[in-house]
Amino acid sequence: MSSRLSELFVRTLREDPVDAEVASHRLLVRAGYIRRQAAGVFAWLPLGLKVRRKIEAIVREEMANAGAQEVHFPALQPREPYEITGRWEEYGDLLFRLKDRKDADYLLAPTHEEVFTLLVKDLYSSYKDLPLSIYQIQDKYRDEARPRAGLLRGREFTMKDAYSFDYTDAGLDVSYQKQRDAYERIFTRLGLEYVIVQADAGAMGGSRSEEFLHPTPIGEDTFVRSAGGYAANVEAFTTEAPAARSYEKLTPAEVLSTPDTPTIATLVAVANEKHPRPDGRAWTAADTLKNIVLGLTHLDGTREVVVVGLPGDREVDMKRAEVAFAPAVVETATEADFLRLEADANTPSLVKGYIGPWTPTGALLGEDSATGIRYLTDPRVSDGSGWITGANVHGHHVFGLVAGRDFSSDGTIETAEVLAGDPAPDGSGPVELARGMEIGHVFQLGRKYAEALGLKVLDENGKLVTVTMGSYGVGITRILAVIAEATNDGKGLLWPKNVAPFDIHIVAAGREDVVYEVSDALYAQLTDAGFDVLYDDRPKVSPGVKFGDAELIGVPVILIVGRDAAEGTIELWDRRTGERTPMPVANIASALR
RNA sequence: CGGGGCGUAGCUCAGCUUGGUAGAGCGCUCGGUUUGGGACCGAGAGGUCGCAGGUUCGAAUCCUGUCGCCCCGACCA
Repeated sequence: MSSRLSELFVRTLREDPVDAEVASHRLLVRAGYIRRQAAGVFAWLPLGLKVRRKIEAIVREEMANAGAQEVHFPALQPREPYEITGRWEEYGDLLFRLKDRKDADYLLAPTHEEVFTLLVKDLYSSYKDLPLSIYQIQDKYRDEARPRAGLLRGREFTMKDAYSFDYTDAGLDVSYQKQRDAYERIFTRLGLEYVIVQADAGAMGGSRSEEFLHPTPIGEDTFVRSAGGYAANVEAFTTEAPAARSYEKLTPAEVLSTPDTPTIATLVAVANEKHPRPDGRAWTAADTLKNIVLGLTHLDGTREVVVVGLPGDREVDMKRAEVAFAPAVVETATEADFLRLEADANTPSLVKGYIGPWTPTGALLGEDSATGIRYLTDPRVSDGSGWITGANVHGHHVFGLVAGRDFSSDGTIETAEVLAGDPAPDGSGPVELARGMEIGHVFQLGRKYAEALGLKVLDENGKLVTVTMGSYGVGITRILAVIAEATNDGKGLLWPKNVAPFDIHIVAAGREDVVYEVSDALYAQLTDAGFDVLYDDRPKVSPGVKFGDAELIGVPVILIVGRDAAEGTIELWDRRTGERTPMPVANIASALR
């Protein structure tokens, strides 16, 4: 719908809104696309809505291509379905809960797996009805602890969520692949750079999960990628264990005095000074085995203290630890944990700063050791590897302690941080670390929800089988912000053609009647030709203001009708390149096609 | 949820230290002059100074509480 700027419901701001930090937020507010209602909640003005609709249209087309049918669920949902799957509790403070007049519990849905599953259960009961893929474009509500960056993390956001239903694992693979392909087409059409990373699926009980990340410095996720094509979330990154080595030529372990070395840095310095390596190479942090005490809270509420051993040049990455120990909640051991250990007469107290798995009289860490404390090690602590580690005596470390010979662990675990240069597990070379914003997520849910909610169908043999599901999300409003983030320049927004709020922005620059006569005619002509035109017809606004607004609003094609209008010449202004080309007004419509 | 910062006109901000009739620029309205990079002159409209208590003759200003917002971190799409 072509519009005259003098009538369009919009007001551009000359200055940046003070509460907007990132470019997309700043510019969308300044250019009059959105207005803030509350933290993480936005109203949409005509310009913003038009862009949104265009993104939605592309998503709808590709959903149709993937064979998914559109449905629509209310955002307002009763408690029961979410109670059955445990998410009424699980979601905690993230859930917007409310009560009706009869005091019954409701929520504003943060996601719709439950009700989609129930609807299919309601209608279908035969394998012949499957596979089925259905989706909606609906607002989601999550009471985020910290909404931020405008549309990028709101408490109300619009999401396309699709769900697939199959009765075989192979069928799920096919449905999953169709959605995955659709996502690739969507992001390609939107001109959004993306990488597909393996995501951790374990905690949710699913089997396969990939995230579409748009690389950007303001991204919230850290991911790793190799030149050879490997990409993964840091949580999903796995470390290859070095091959086991023979102990035969290794010297026996030796306890040495290392006064005042409670940290890895001090230890390395003292080791090099007092106990240099016989081969002349200097000790490094990677030669040390750091033992970190963690406190786990298990699902049943019990508290467990565990120790993880990892090379001293790496920190524990708590996100990775969280995944590795899921579903237990992980934190570094608290003062209370240490006090409890000290109070227990059966556990020799651990010497903070000098903790290690070994003592001359036997193992100190491990389920079968004197303490019984579970001891898990990094994959790099492979059989035959030698370490400097705590001797459980203040001011002393043991040198040349060999895994497999002198100590063993209760298993390996991935808690160490991933560093740039680490080898990709698929052998495709060293990885680099990058920041990304999640713009899509495809997920094989498996039978978790179908089981919980009793979605079964009869198979070919007349046997009841539980349906297997996938869920596939794309954040519509987030994508809009990510596009704005990726395409703006210092002067304003700069939309790709297929999502720009208008096809053409006409600027009437000048006060002579002829300027407006030519502009009016052009506006009518282009609209008739099927273009969606924004016409800056404001009579008393100076050209400078109009140019500035045109740049701010970001329609890619701008036509300036000005000083040469009387001669039938206008200018074609390419918003992206800034280039202005004089053109005869007569055949402009065909030139733009 | 931890740390930091901020709430005064539609927007960006000053005033608060040292209590005394609420200000500027932009935007908006009217009149006039301007019109190729955010023009000018004149006249206007617009604010319970986030909210609630308190201190005081008197509070935007001091005190207490509370709500909201932004940023960093933790967490999450």
